[in-house]
Amino acid sequence: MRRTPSRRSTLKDIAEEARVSESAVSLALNGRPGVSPATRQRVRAVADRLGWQPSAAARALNGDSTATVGLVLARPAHALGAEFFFLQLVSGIQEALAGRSIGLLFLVVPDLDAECAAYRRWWAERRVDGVLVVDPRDGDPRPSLLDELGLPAAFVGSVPRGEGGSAHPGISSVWASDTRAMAGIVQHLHGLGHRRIAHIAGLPHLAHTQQRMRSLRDEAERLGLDPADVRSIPTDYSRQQGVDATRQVLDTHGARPTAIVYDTDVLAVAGLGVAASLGIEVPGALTLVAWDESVLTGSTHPPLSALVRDTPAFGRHAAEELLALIDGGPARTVEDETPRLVPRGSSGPAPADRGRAPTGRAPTRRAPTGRAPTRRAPTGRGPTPG
Amino acid sequence: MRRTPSRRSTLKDIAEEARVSESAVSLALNGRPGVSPATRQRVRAVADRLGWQPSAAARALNGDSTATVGLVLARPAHALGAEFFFLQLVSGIQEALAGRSIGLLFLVVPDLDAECAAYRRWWAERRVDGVLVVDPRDGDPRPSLLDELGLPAAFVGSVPRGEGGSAHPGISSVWASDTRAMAGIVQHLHGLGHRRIAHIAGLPHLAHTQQRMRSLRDEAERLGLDPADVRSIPTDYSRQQGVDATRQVLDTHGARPTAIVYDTDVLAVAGLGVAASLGIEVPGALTLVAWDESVLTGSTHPPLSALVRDTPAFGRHAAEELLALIDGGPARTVEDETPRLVPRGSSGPAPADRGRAPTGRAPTRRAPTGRAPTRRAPTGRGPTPG
DNA sequence: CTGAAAGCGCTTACAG
DNA sequence: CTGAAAGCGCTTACAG
Repeated sequence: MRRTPSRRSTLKDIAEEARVSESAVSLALNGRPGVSPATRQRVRAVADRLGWQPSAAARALNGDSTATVGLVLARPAHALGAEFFFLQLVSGIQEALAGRSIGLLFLVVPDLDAECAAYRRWWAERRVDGVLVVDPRDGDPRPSLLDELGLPAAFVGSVPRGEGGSAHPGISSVWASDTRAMAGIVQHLHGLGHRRIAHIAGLPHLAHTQQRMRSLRDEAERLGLDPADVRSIPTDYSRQQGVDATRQVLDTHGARPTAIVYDTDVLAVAGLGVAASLGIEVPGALTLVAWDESVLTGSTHPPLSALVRDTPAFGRHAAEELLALIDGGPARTVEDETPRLVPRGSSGPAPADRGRAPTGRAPTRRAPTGRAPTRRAPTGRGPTPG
Repeated sequence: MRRTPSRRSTLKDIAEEARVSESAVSLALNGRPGVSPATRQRVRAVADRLGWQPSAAARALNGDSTATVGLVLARPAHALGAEFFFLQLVSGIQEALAGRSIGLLFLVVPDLDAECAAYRRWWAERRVDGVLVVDPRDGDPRPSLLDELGLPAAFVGSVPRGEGGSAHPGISSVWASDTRAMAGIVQHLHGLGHRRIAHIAGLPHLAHTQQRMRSLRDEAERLGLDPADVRSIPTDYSRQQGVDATRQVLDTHGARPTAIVYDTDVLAVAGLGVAASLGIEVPGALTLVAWDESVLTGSTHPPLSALVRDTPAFGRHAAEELLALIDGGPARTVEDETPRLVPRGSSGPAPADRGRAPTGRAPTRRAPTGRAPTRRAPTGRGPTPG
């Protein structure tokens, strides 16, 4: 059943046509010394005419590069929060790879174990020259594994330290400061008069989730906010948990937060839906901020104030670091731009504080708000469906 | 600078350990006849102990499979409309590939020419066993190219016919009926009393865009609608063009449509924003339908009525057809489920028709509506920013 | 049932 | 500057 494909030409074909040895052809085509300019030119011409391209397999078998880098996305079916971010990242990675005709071997697996197994397999099969690693996490087993395999790797995000804070010599990373980004948000909100801030966070074991939670606490403390008025609630990035967590912080018996920071666009949009269904005006009664701007954050009413960064560039930089490492360069840790908060429509001054006394702890009675919390949105529809 | 990686074991290592020849090891490990059960078992045990995996390069060099399939996404920077669809598709493709340890070589390029160049290069470099092709288009050069190269291919969507309607013997396809899906929408809207329907479509050269436009016309004619009351407006899938096209159809001097069908979630959300900014109630005064349900269509207020299908399954089926073709099976054309309309909140009965006489053409004066078209949304904010 | 040999398409020392 | 040879890790006829 198999069709006979057009015949591919090989070094041998070129050697015969150009009437030189195969090795001369190899040297000529690879721009290495050992052939006369005249021969080189003649060989090049023949190769072009035959449409020759080096066999990736043959090259790889010689221990040369496979001209392929790998990227594994461990993505449980329910955690779809990072799609926009991810496709933009890949798009940037491709920009860096395209110039050197390097392919991206892409794999989606359900969990971290499968991801590690994939690295082992790719290494044993000699399928990739190196890998790009996303979602650094607490106690991350991947840096040690990749070092052990000798597989060059570039982390998108800081490389988690091993035991004893040991660095990993064969691993580069490109990172952006979640700490400073969160501190910037807190300062901005504080400047607008907000004193009670909630943070609907992502998966708790991811390094950047922890950095954001810690930064929120630290910055709030530095600004003199009451620790009880600042809280992070982790989620699995699903819309449903975004809804639940938002409801939880808004439905509190103590003083309600006047601002909520969301770790993704999906969570923030879910939160906006909850606010609408509770009749809480945004930004009049509640300020919302989303971590990554996207088509989602720009499509709501009001559009969501969001952290902006050049995600394709982030991916491009990571890929460039990986290629440099594969080429034999030293492992590097490079800081990328810190995401900056761009106010759109969902953030504003804190509402007059009727929920608590000017000093001391908040009263435990329910905080009255401008609109009754149980009032439904104008359409009479319920909250965002999960 | 290069680190010394852990040593990979080879057939030779196994042969020495098991004290048999390399060829015996090869036969044993590949489950082929020619070795005794005892030898086979011993060889297997040694291979497992050494953590042996076949070298992808060596296998490929033998003319065997590369255990890789390719997927190229020609994606101009401004056409980001299909992201959710695409990641779901890839996720489904991976499900089919994972079971057989086949990798997905993934490439993002700016345009069709670059895509074709990529196929040629992959073929010449013997990098993939076959390719998955998305976005069939009018006058598509890819079927002929892939046939010429003898590169097995599976289209996601119908394969466009060549000149003279010739089929392509080496190409499979998995398709869903855009024609019937659109007809279903039109019937649904007609049943709700809608008589003026607009269609904000995607890129006009894509085959499915044309099928949807044609189906809209045909079904409207079949139902006796006035052709002048039914129109499709192509876009580049960008939010901005979604806004512009929506404004254009709503701001008409003739009778305004009472229902708009959008080819993607992004376009539909943009359209909902325009309606809000014009003070047009959805679904009271205007019904909106989006082609593919997503986290976007579920996050708006009201949530958007949308076409639902199992996109991961669609991708999985396409990948399965490709693998069957690579294995030497016949090319097949398989129809997948037709997307079905699931009403959420953005669709409802057509408003009482005050815009035109019961018979004959619509008057050319501006159609009065329940709310003045220039009235702003309650927040006083403008339309969705572009 | 098993081993020795040739070959896939390339690269790389090593002689001339 | 150029050719003949060996080898990368595997598979596949072909003899024994």
